[in-house]
Amino acid sequence: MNILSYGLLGLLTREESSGYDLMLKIQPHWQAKHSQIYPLLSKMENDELLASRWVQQSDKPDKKMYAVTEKGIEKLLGWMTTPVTAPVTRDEFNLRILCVGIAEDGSMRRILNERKNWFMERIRYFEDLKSRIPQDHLRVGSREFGSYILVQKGLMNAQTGIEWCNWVTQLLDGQAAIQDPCPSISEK
Amino acid sequence: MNILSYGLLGLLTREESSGYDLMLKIQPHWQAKHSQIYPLLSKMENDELLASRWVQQSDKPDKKMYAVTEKGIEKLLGWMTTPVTAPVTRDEFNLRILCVGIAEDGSMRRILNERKNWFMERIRYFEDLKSRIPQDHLRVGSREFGSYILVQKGLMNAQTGIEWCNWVTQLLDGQAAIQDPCPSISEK
DNA sequence: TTGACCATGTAATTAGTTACATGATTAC
DNA sequence: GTAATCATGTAACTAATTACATGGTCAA
Repeated sequence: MNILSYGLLGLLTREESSGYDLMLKIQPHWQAKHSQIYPLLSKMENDELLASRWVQQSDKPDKKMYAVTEKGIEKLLGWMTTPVTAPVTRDEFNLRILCVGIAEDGSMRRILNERKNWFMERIRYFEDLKSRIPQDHLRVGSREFGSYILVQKGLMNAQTGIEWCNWVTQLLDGQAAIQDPCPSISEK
Repeated sequence: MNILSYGLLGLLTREESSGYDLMLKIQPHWQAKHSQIYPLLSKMENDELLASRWVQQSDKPDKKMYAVTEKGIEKLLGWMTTPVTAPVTRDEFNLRILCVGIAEDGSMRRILNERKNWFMERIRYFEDLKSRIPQDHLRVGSREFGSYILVQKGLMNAQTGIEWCNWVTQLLDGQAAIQDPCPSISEK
């Protein structure tokens, strides 16, 4: 049982879903390909944490719907009381920045712009996710409350990323002093 | 050649370092254990991207110092012109939040507090890193400029994380309306 | 004396990605 | 017709973690 397994288990307590559904639902919060998810679901079914049934569809391919078992819920509740592990971020961008000094002069600006665009794309992505959450689920304690606050987290992080990009650009342009703290820091 | 390899290569263009040194230097920007770094360095030396020599120390164990070769620099420059891949973050916290509804009432506040403390610890960590960068290296184009802006990035992200935790806490306390945008978003 | 730091490595395992494989429907 | 979406799986590989293994110095 790795972390992803618990995430899938958690999503399945909300509603019965296919592996494909789960892949789409977990994407915003944990990147995983279908090739990792399908075997994991099989394994969990084998361990009797999940139960499955095939559902025929007329227009689309048949799908295998999974649901959590009593044993699965117990497992999930057990996980909920364990300490949360620290996040792991791996960003090639950081390593690029670290050795940008050895490349030609424009490369810093190039990757900075690339990253800023990526953050803007992220904002569009999260805004879209947010718009898909039904209004009546935006209450504390409602089923989608978790999704809502996580989307907001994603938006805030992307916003901060853009602010950082702007700050570095200003430094490169000589429009800001190097010791100047970043906007977000100075506000606190 | 994975991303980490290029990061190590990049650090080595700054100065000759041991595997142990590299492990410490890369930590803030890319988490990797010594057990991954040592074999990678061996492999890169085998590919003639690096050269090594043993240095005896009286008080501490002997160390193997690595330096980039001409071939290594070429490899690094080639990498610098390739498109930067998107960052990957895996955070158990997100999956917890997603299924916090099925646990007892206090669990949301518990993990929220846990995470806020982690962010505060992060700020101390990055402030410490920042204080170790010599003042005369805080210029655009200086050797440590990349480290400096990355540390600032880490500080900004942690700050945003704390703001998000506070926002969610207010929601739980009923002190903020659910549709209220987060502080950082509203400013833009 | 116990734990942290220095220093290097290998072995075993898990987690995650890429590629292989198939096939229907729908929208441009 | 060509790409995207739906839908499920396996095989091969790479990346990363955990565990095994050793051993000296220094500080609380």
